Amino acid sequence: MTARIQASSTVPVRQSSVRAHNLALVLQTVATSENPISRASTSAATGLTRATVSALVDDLIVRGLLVEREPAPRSGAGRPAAGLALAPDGAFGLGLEINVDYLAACVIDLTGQVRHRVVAPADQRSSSWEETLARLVRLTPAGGVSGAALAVPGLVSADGIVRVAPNLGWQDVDAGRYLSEALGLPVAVENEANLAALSELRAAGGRPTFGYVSGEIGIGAGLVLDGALYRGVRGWSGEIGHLPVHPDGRPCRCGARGCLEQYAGQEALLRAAGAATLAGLPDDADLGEAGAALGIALAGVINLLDLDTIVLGGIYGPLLPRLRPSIEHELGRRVLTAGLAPVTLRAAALGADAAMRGAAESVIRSILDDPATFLTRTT
Amino acid sequence: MTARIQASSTVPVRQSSVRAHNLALVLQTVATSENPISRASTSAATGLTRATVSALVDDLIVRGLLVEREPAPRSGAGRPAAGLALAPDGAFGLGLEINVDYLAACVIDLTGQVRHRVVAPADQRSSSWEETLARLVRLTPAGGVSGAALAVPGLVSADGIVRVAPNLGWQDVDAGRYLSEALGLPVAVENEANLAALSELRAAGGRPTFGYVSGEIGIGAGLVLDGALYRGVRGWSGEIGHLPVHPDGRPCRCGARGCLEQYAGQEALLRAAGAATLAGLPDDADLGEAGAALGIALAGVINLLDLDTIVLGGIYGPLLPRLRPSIEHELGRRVLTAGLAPVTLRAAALGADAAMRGAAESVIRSILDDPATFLTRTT
DNA sequence: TGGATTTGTTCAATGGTTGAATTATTTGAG
DNA sequence: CTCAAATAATTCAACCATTGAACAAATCCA
Repeated sequence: MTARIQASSTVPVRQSSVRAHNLALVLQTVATSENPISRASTSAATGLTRATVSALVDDLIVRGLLVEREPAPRSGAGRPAAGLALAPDGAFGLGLEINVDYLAACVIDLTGQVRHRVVAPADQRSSSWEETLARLVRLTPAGGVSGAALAVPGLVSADGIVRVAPNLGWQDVDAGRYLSEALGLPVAVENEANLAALSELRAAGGRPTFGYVSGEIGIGAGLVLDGALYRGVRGWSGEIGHLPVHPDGRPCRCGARGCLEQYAGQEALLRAAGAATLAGLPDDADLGEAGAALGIALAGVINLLDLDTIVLGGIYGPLLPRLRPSIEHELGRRVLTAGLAPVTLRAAALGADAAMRGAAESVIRSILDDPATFLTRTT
Repeated sequence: MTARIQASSTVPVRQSSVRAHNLALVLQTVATSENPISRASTSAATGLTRATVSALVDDLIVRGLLVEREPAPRSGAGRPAAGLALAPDGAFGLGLEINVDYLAACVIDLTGQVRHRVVAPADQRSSSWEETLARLVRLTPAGGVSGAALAVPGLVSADGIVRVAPNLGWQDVDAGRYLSEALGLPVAVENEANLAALSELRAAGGRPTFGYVSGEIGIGAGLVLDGALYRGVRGWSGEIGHLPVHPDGRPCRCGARGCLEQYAGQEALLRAAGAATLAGLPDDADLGEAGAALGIALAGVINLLDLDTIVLGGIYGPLLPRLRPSIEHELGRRVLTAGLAPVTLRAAALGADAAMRGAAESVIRSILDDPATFLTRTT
């Protein structure tokens, strides 16, 4: 019994699809290997014959996605293996981020290394979206990348249009088209929490399923289910900030009452602690209310989705040690399966860069997932 | 931009996989067609050449999954098409259900027609699980089916073991193994709400994403995301009955407070209406509290998962007209995207048989999804 | 030095799809 | 009534990717 009853796709499969799939399989096997891996080990790991792996690897080397390296040292007899690794200069992904108080851009290479990074603090609330995007374009390095993705704090439709970004004052902005024309690149647009969740995929191995919760002015969540980002019907999943935690409680700017944001959002958290800024938060501040609200909301999420891991990012990352007791108290009470299996609560590996890094990584990921179309596109 | 960033699978693909995939593609194209469909139309619909479709169809006819029928009448010149349709006797799926107060079994054929149906009312709370399963086995018709699935009201692990079924008094029962040995069939075990959700898949077209909420003694949910049942990390997804809706509210038998079940479960609903049984529910009974609680919980689910459709089953199906106003009131207030796109609230197409039918259909579905392994398994 | 061992390549065979040509069957125009 | 046009289905050589076995390459160890 698999984790998912898979609906079969509706596209025909021909021989070239077989090659495309196996090309991706080999590339990802090399990519996820710690050390340089031999063709023979790749064959064993994938189930393809050595002959096939050799043919596919040759192609990937010629096209510049793989390079030969010194292999991991090995004892025993036999011809020494040639090590394979991702080519550091094989492709580059551009990650962009627009937030309330800064713009940011970074470039990562195929191996995930950050090659370039700029952050420009500036309040965007007073600018029009054209000004903001133009400023972002001036921030990006010239040429050489094969794709880009933009993280925005708002609702993004499946066609890449930013429907609403309340804190930016945006409505129905086709940021993807604007940037795509300005940069001469395909540009994907995505909610920041979704992309931040993707940045955690590398840290989680296997076929991961987890929820990423990002605490900022608002609270967003990215859901990675069975190893893939779940976006929802229209791309608006993860609006955890407006989960009702105290249905008759404080009024929220969304018009409802008792939304999580009113108890665990940055402003509520600071107000409860009597601090003006995060930096000014006293070490002994009482975060119990925020933690309890988070715990109530997360208990619902876990009961619904049967997640075993929650990753806390944004302002929650550094605050996790102080939030943990109250979150875990509520989870222990309210998660139906708490007695059967534990829930792991973890701080995000990346800090403020998570969304931007996730954006850049989504570009690289799309190449690793489907090298065949990447190669035909660029040649 | 697709609805899901797909993680590529880790298995190699060979020519035989191509055939397996295209076999499934052709079979499903025929299956989802309203009228008998010609080879030529199938070719156009799938993108495969007519030569390939003919070859695949021949195979499917010889192996008994397809039959030729009179085609849909057509005007104009040209050789008349031969109609293709699922073979009614091609395969049979056995659906089983254990619930607190009845046992049930049904057989459906490839086309989804019910060929056999038994329901045996009997309180299972006083029986051991061996007695219950033995009774269920005596209920099932002899032979002829190619697989079975069992619906149970409880938490089912990925390996098919019923970890907990509170209302049956079960704990760690390997019902799959017992039934598999008794019936000489592969038997899948699954939560009843999940299978009931599957039974709604036929009604929903395309690549549906919806939540199915089943009101019984407890409240369960089945999530169909991008056309596939989402089970969660361990198979325990959908425990919507224990979503906190009034965190400091009524104590729940799960140990927490304010769970949805305490406001919208069958018992709470009857108590609030002052009725002893569902049949005794007065027409003017006030269901506002239950509806509001459901609305609060569903608003959270929709904010989190961006669903555009909620299907209400179990006791909620017939009560939907009276629950709808209070549910929709809460959804309208609390769903962040309520102003951007509507949420459809629909009663389940099937009534009490939903879980059993969904179980039987899951067997048929697995054949339609992967005819190649079905055919190699039976020959 | 040579046998054992492991890596990587070569090549004919296999199996599945393709596309063009061919056959089959009907409608409609003259 | 006959024939051209149209549509459906089949046949067959060509193509393409993987396979498996044989072979070449490079190292270790006795």
